[in-house]
Amino acid sequence: MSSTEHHCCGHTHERGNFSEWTGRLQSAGHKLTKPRLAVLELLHRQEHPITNREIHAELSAECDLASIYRTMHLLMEMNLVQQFDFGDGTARFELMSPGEDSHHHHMICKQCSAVVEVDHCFPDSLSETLAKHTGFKEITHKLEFFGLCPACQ
Amino acid sequence: MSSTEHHCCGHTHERGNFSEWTGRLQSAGHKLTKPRLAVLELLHRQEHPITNREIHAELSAECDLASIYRTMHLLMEMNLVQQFDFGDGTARFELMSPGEDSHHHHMICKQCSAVVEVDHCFPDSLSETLAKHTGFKEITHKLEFFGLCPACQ
DNA sequence: AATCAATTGCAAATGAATTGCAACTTGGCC
DNA sequence: GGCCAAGTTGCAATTCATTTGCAATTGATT
Repeated sequence: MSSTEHHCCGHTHERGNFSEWTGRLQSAGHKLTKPRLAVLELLHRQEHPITNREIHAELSAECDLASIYRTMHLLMEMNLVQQFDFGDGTARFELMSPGEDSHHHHMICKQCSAVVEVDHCFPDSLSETLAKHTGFKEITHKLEFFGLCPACQ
Repeated sequence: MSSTEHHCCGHTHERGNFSEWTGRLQSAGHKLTKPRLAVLELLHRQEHPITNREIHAELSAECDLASIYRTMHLLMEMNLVQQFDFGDGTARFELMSPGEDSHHHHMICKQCSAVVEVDHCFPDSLSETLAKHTGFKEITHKLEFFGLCPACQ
C-alpha cells in the first residue's frame, strides 16, 4: 500500500475539508470506498472541470474507468459535482460544495483549450423573461464561451 | 423512382428557394448529388434542429447514414448549417440562410423534448465585457435552456 | 459518349459511456 | 477481531454516435 498515503488526518495541504463530501456520502448510506475517496481527492485538487478519462489516467492504479463513471453518476445525483460540456464530446466534472450555489460558466480557447472561469451569469435575468414568453417553468441553462486566449491570438 | 418527386420546378410548397444553397455548393466546386439534395430538402422543411439519425430514418432509401454525416460536415464548413447540442449526446442541425445572421438558441422541455426557439440573446456588449475581463478574442458561445413546457408541468 | 475526380455505400473501426456478473470490500453486528 | 449481507468493484462485453478505408459509382466537363 505505497501509493495511498492518505491517512485519516493527513489532509493538511488541501483547501477545504473532505468531510464535507465524505460525510454526505456516508450519511446517504453510501460506502466510503478507496475508488470514491481517490476520485473525490483528485477532483478536490482541480482548478477546472476534468474528464473521466483524465481522472483514470491519474488513478489507473486505484480505480477502474467504469467505477469512475459510476462514481460520477453518484456524485451527480447527490449534487456534489457539476457537469460541463465543452463541445468536444466528452463530459467534464467539477466538485461542488454541497449547498453552496456554485453556478458558473467557462471560456475555452478554441486553439489550446485553456479554460477560464466566468462567474458572471447573464441568462438568469433572461430566464424569467423567457418563462413569461414561453410558459416554461424550472428553467435551467447551459452556457459556455469559446474564443482565442491571449497566448493564441 | 416513386419516392423522389422533386422535379426541377416543383418546389412551390416550400418557403425560400433552394438555389440559395445549391448555388453555394456548386460554385464552391461541390457536386450536386442525390444524397446532398435530399438532405438539403429535408433540412429545408424542418422547423427545429434535427439529428443525422432522424434524417436517415426519412431518407434511408436515398442516402446512407455515413453520407449524411459527411454532408453535414460539408454544410458546417460552408456555414450553411448550424449545429446545436441539446445535451443528449447527439448533434442536431438546422439549415441557415447564407450570409444572414441566424444566431439563436432553444428552450427544450426536460420531459417531452418539445423545442421552442429563443430569439433573444444577451447583448453582444456583454461579450465585449468578457473580452476585456479575460483577454480572449473572437468570442462565441453556446447557450441552451431547459425547463418544463406548459403541457408537462 | 468518354473521362476523371469527387462522392457514395458498405463494413469495419473508433471513442465515450453503460452494463452484466462474479469476486471483493465496507460497515454493522456478534 | 472475525463474520455477514449489501453495496461496490474490475473486467469484459455492449451500446450508441461518429468516423474512416476502400472499391464501386456518379456528376460535371470535354
